[in-house]
Amino acid sequence: MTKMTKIEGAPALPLNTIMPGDCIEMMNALPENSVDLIFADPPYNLQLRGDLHRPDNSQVDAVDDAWDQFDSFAVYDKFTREWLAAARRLLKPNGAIWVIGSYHNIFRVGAALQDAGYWILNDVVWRKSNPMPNFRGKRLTNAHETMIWASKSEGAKYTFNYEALKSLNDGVQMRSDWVLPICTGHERLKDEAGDKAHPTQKPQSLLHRVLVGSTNPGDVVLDPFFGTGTTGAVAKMLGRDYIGIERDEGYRKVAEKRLKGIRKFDREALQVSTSKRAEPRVPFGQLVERGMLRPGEELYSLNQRHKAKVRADGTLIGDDIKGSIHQVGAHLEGAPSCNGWTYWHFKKDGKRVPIDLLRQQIRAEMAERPN
Amino acid sequence: MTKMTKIEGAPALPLNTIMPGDCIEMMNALPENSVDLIFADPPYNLQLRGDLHRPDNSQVDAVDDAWDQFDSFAVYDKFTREWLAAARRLLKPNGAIWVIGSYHNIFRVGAALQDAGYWILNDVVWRKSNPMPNFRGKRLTNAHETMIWASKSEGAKYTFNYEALKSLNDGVQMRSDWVLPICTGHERLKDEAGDKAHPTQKPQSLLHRVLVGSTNPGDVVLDPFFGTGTTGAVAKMLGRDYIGIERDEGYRKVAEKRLKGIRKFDREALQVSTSKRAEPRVPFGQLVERGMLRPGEELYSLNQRHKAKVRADGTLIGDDIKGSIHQVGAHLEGAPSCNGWTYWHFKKDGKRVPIDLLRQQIRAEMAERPN
DNA sequence: ACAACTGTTGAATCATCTG
DNA sequence: GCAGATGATTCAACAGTTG
Repeated sequence: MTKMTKIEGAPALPLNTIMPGDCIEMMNALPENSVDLIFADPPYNLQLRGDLHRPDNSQVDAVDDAWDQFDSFAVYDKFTREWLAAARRLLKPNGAIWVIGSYHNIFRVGAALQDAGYWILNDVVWRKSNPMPNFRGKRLTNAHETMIWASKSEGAKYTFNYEALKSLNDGVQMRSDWVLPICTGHERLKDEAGDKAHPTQKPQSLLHRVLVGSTNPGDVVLDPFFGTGTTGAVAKMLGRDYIGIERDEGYRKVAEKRLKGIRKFDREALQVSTSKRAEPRVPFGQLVERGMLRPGEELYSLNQRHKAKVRADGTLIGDDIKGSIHQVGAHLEGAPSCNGWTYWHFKKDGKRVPIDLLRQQIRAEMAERPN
Repeated sequence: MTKMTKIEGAPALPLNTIMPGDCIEMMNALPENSVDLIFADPPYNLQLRGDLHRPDNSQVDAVDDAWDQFDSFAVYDKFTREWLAAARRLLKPNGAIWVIGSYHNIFRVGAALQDAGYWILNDVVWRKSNPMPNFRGKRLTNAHETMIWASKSEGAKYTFNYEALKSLNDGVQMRSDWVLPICTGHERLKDEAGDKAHPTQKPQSLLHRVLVGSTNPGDVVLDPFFGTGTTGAVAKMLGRDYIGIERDEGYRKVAEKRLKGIRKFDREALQVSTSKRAEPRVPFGQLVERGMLRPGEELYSLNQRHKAKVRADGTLIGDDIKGSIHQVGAHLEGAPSCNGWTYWHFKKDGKRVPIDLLRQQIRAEMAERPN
């Protein structure tokens, strides 16, 4: 599978191999204007402080590897600007780059991209269907990561397979937010001890969408932070050539073994997780946020024996009880449970109408403009 | 509704008004450490040179595109750093800021926030349920905007109403991606000609979630790019005080008219679910003093594997350990910590009941007869 | 075979009060 | 300011076992 391409007077490109070593040095050793796409998953510079425990007292396995440690923003910025410059030199004039990150680093990466002359095409949000919760209740669940897609320069003719992505998305235009699960289960590579081989392995579904959307078969895809080789694996499946750069020998070994087992157009492997569309859940709070019900407005029970007031956070308050629409309904009826959506009614033009009508309105809107 | 608060020796705060003029000058005229929350929707695009202060840069005569672009980023960065510095000066030590933007500006804003000493708490994706499609099929549908939520500095005790947001989301903790429709229909303000009064009016639902989640009633909320006043409108409804700054007279007029028509929700509706952390502390010893538990009585662990005896001083004694309910629980489980209130159970009518029930009884009494 | 249940885990900047 | 004590807090997916 390894092959070399010859560009006039330039050193050859080590296709479908993993280069050992520092990504900046390695990139600078490759010929300029030779790569179609770069996918980069650089260190996030997480800056974690102490240990974190789940409510059941188990400890969260932190990303505390040495490769993610930087002394300051200035050091991180310098590193970022250097690898981005080396990457840009490598790109063909119509080439493009994807970089993934979190709020810890993505703003610095994005600004550095712009400063380096890249032209941002989209930022894409990977919305994780199964993120790790916020165990201490101190912030919002960090449920997404951000990818930046940029061409080498303004006005470049980048590759964009509009129809292919539209097909992947059930016939409607692909949006800038992608809902995909994190990498778990059998896809997650393990070491000999049975522990995860890499702390931040990305799901193949993510790379599948990136490569289908922004490369063509035969294109050269480079990943300067190759890790355990998800980019290479998906590139190989899709009939693209890859070049990996990875300085950690352990990761390289896992990746090499993985890539040997990958076959082009393996139909089973190409199955991307398409989430089945269940009836979307609509939190009651959304009716309040959207102004369909006002805080302070009164709701009436099905049997008209009880009433309760809506609060700003989407809970109800009755005579001696406060809680969700379901909890308050159940309490007032002395029942073990209650479907608040059909139990509670609001006044509309003098008539009592179940609040479920409002939920149906929201769902109808969602169905009109799916995704 | 307009009121002024007096802070010792400092100029007063013009609450619930819209200040005309440049936001940096106006912010610098207000007293430092006086504002609880800032919500900012700064100009997104970089073609605002007329509006922005050009830096004194003599060498920038070249009509080179890359240079020109860099110059334009530099101008935007300078503007960003200036207003962020003015905003940070205004914030109380435990205050926080929200900034919204798109890929055109948000990376520069985010990096500037970090450089200025703000501490990012979350980036939040506003996922638009009804975005404008990409008509030319050249990129992904730009279907989201990004908000950054940051405290004034690392370690600050920012406001976060975890339980209220959880309620808004039907009892599941709120994530960093919010699905909300864009501002259309009756909510969208029109001018005399019937055209939209402001090009980027934000939906009230977005501000509702921001303000419920990160402010308390009576807090001061400042919006330095007030526009047609969505921040003020939602703040007023929710019983928060607002200060708007807007340089455009047309927008100010629309906002002033809008704000007159807004009414505050009643007090009951404004109460939101609170966490246990907000409840008064009850020492375990009080249960013994009050006779709810007798010295010598046996308590049983959650998993029924352990038991311990209550002592007269409100400590427990187990087989080989004595100490507080938490210490003994943690020791017996080999855990780093333990919440004794939910861990330990006592026998009541033959059933095992958590001792937290007794604490709840005491708290209920305290709420009835507060002193 | 299948349902029910248990246990584990994931790029995380995850306390606060008292003495 | 610091040390020590108190005590608040989780969602979805998957694997493996039990019934």
